[in-house]
Amino acid sequence: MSKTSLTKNQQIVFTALISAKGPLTAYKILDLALVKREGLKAPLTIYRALDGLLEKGMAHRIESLNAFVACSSAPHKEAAGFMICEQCGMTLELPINACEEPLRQQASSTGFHLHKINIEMIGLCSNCGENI
Amino acid sequence: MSKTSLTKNQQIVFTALISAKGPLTAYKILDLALVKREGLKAPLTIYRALDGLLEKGMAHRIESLNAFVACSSAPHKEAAGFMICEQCGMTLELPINACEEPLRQQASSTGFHLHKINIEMIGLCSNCGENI
DNA sequence: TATGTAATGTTATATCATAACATTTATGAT
DNA sequence: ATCATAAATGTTATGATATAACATTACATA
Ligand SMILES: [Zn+2]
Ligand SMILES: [Zn+2]
Ligand SMILES: [Zn+2]
Ligand SMILES: [Zn+2]
Repeated sequence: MSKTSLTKNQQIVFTALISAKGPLTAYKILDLALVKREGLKAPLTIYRALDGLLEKGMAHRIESLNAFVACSSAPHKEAAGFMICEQCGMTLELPINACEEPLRQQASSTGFHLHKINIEMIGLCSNCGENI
Repeated sequence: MSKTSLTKNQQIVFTALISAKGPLTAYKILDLALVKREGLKAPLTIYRALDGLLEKGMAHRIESLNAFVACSSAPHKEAAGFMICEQCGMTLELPINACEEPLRQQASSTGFHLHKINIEMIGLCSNCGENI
């Protein structure tokens, strides 16, 4: 099976993610009518589909929210960063080129063998920030 | 109460953190003899102490591990990054000066009102990396 | 068809975090 | 010292996130 061919459950969960306004937890996904309708009813089913999507680079996990988003430019191998609005949940995936190289430098200079970089920027989006 | 004066429970939990080899979850802290001995026995007690330590800048939460570490240079207001060994748990806090400014730029250029930056680098420390 | 592998289903349980409310302790004004 | 107040802590219950263990089904291919 190719890197971007999704299994049935992966397709269902991926559709849920791209339809969402922001990151979804596994249990939120499980609660969606769209997902229930397809017969998915156990958390593990969702987590397995999510794991597959993460492996294929089709989704990302937002660690600070214990939630998941569809990748906005899948599949990519460069590290991505996320701006997350703590009020409305709006989440934007961004390339972090300017940031990635210094971090890789810091890692390699200490002999650290880097696998993955998580960058999460928490704050208020331009809409929500206007009301403060 | 000054920013760096710790309450009784905060002192106990902070001592646990600085004695640890790597990040500890709240429940790991609760299990430590050092902590049990002091009579702390509910998760909430630990979480409250941790919240106090986070506010005072004496500890950090590692989002990808749901765990906590003592700050290595508290208190500081600049963002910090973490290198986390996925094998032995060794965690190193680093300044991320080279990285912070471009991220702030990206945020402000889109009108995002930035509160907090999480940077976590996952991989193998130099010790663990030798055995691969 | 026979056989092995990947995907999915099912049930139970482990792990992480907070709500609600009671009690105790520290602080500061009188 | 006494009292009023706020901060910290204790206690019990529950909510939210994640995985273990094992059974079954779908699918590829020899
Ligand atoms: Zn992506
Ligand atoms: Zn917003
Ligand atoms: Zn720090
Ligand atoms: Zn290591």
